[in-house]
Amino acid sequence: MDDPLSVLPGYLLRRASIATMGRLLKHLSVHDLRATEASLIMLIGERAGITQSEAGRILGVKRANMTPLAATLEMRGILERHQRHGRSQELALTEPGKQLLAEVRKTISKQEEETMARVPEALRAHVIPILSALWSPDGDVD
Amino acid sequence: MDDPLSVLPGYLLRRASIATMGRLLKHLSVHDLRATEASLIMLIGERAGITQSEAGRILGVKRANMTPLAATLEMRGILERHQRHGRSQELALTEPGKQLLAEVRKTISKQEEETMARVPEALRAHVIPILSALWSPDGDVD
DNA sequence: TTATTATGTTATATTACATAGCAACATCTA
DNA sequence: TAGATGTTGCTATGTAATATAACATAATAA
Repeated sequence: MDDPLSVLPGYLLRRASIATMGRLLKHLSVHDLRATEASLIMLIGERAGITQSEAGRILGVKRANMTPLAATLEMRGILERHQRHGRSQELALTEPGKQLLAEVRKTISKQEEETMARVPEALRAHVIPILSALWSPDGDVD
Repeated sequence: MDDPLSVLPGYLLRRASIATMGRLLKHLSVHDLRATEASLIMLIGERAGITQSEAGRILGVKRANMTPLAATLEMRGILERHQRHGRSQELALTEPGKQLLAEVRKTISKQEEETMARVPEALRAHVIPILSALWSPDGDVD
């Protein structure tokens, strides 16, 4: 059917992202996680004790949307919230949460491999630099 | 704040796409268009007389969602729908629609330039090939 | 003719994301 | 000490893109 718009980098970027996300979601559904949830779990795994709003700032999720996101994962016993400073909620993975993280990490790396495998070998080294360049945040998140 | 997930191509791809789309939407808002609407207008511009569902197939928009999309643009006097075969709706731009398309094309190419400008010159030639490779549709749209 | 297929439509649900307003708490400053 | 200011978290609500299901209509194949 050959898409006449597929010479436009912005259009291609969107289609590539949608396609890749779709594949990722299929993999994550095994753990009953959505992309945002998985990214939060991964982030806490690297930054135990991070604040809820700080996590939102890094992941590009608004404060208002962090509340139900964290609440769901807490209710599922994946993470715990502890008061820290003022109203700040310190986030940490529970033991089951840590086990889940290990599984999620496996799933993600499998997915990342599949993603990179689509790119001709000669171009693979440029994927990260190009995508990083395209994502240069220019506005505030909140 | 330095994001520990930004070594993952899938994650980067998503963030890059969101950032780029955000910039695009700001540009398109001048024409009071959303991304999907702009892409449909561009597509019809290249393929006058294309069928509604065929357009949906190319753009990755489901039949059910093409209906309100095309209806809105028709109501705004941008496109016309004519019966063709069975229930097939042939899509074509009206005169004002064609004028709008010319404006949209300008906006889009300005946007594409800005997007490419973010990428170091040495890597620019690889943008399209990499994004095309990452977007290899593997499932049906409808 | 009957069965199948393609198209368009409606209604409805889900997901991600956004805004606005409020409450709680810390800190700064007069 | 008291008030102003800023940050954080929560609730309610709105919007946009996407998804499914069910149906009507028309063409085509068996």
